[in-house]
Amino acid sequence: MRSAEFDKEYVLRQAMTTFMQYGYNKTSMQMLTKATGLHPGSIYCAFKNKKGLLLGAIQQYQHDRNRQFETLFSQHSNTRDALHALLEVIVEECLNGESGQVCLLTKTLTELVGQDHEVSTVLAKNLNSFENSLASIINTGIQNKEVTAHPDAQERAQFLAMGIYGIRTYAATRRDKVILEQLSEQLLRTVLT
Amino acid sequence: MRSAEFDKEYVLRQAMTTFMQYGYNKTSMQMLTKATGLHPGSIYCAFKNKKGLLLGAIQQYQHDRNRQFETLFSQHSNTRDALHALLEVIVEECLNGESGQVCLLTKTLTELVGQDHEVSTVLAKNLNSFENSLASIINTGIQNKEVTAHPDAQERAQFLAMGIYGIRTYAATRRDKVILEQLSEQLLRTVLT
DNA sequence: TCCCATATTGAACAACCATTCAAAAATTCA
DNA sequence: TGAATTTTTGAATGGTTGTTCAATATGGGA
Repeated sequence: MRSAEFDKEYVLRQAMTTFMQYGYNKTSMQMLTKATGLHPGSIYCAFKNKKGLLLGAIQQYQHDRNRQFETLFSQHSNTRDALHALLEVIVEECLNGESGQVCLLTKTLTELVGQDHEVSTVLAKNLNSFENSLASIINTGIQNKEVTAHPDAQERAQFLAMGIYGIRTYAATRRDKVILEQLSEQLLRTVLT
Repeated sequence: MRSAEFDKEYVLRQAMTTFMQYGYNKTSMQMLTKATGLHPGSIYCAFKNKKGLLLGAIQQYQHDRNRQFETLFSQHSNTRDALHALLEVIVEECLNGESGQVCLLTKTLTELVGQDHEVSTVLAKNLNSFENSLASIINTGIQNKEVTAHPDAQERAQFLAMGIYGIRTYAATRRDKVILEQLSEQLLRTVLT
């Protein structure tokens, strides 16, 4: 036997940012070999094909996101502060992230929905799981009497998720700090009312 | 001299739906010749290149949209009903439109932002003009005392635009009539409060 | 009616695409 | 140490890409 030499997390994160910047279809294998440092054969050996590498990158992205949220939420006791911090991070990403280099999930879903059913399904699942995380945070807020139980946590989480997707697209039309912060504050107000 | 034989609006609308369904990068010139019925040379003669055809399709899309909004708003006297009708159309599109065949502007912007500056700028301008139309409708609502003047029409329009972008992305993750209608109703409530 | 300018045609182009493959290198276990 | 197994290497593959071009057709102005 022989195990792979390369650092899988590094490779996936490099592929991740490349896919985010150029989108799936415009990212060529040549670009991926350059970004990852792997030769074509190695990529095909480890991930089967380009789509397999994308699926790996999505998994890594979700993993990194989950860890980010965990640490972020553990730093705030009440729901409002936690969600405020989350939105701050997202707005910050939209403002300072490389142009076009936003959320891999929403970007790739928008590109591939109705074109690749397998990838679309995976992305939808990941985004639903993100929404469930939001619902869980909101639910603790309900239990702590921070928020009323109607509308319930799930419904509030759906609106919050929608708002986050909207902020990302809005940022693509106008990279304006004042507006994005205004939007995120109004969104938070709506979700917690 | 000699004028073009083909129906320009027909050609642009055919290109439009093809770009919407497959995205810019995955739409090949071969697909475009098939969809429009034009030969490669004719396309390059009339639109310069693939990107020129996209720009033409975007212009046509915006034109069609504007007409749709005009007729839609002329049918409703108060702002609430007009915006409700608009959101109904959008949700309907998300539910019954061909998979992935959503708004050409947001879809193409998400794909090309940070990849093609010219196209991105055109798309951002068109979406800002859409937002201004929303602000104009809301402003008549303010003048009719339907809505308060604070927050102002522009700010409300920004939130509404963000919400519409968000609904479209959300629909890509879950095509659920009940949820989408719930989201759009809550969005409208927030914008008009 | 003739001529000029432009549109149409469709084959041909080089460049690039994702993928394959056989040879060489490296690791593990006996 | 040696054999078995897997990864790495990087050139080569066939197919597709956006675009060009010379030949042909067509319409408007004189």
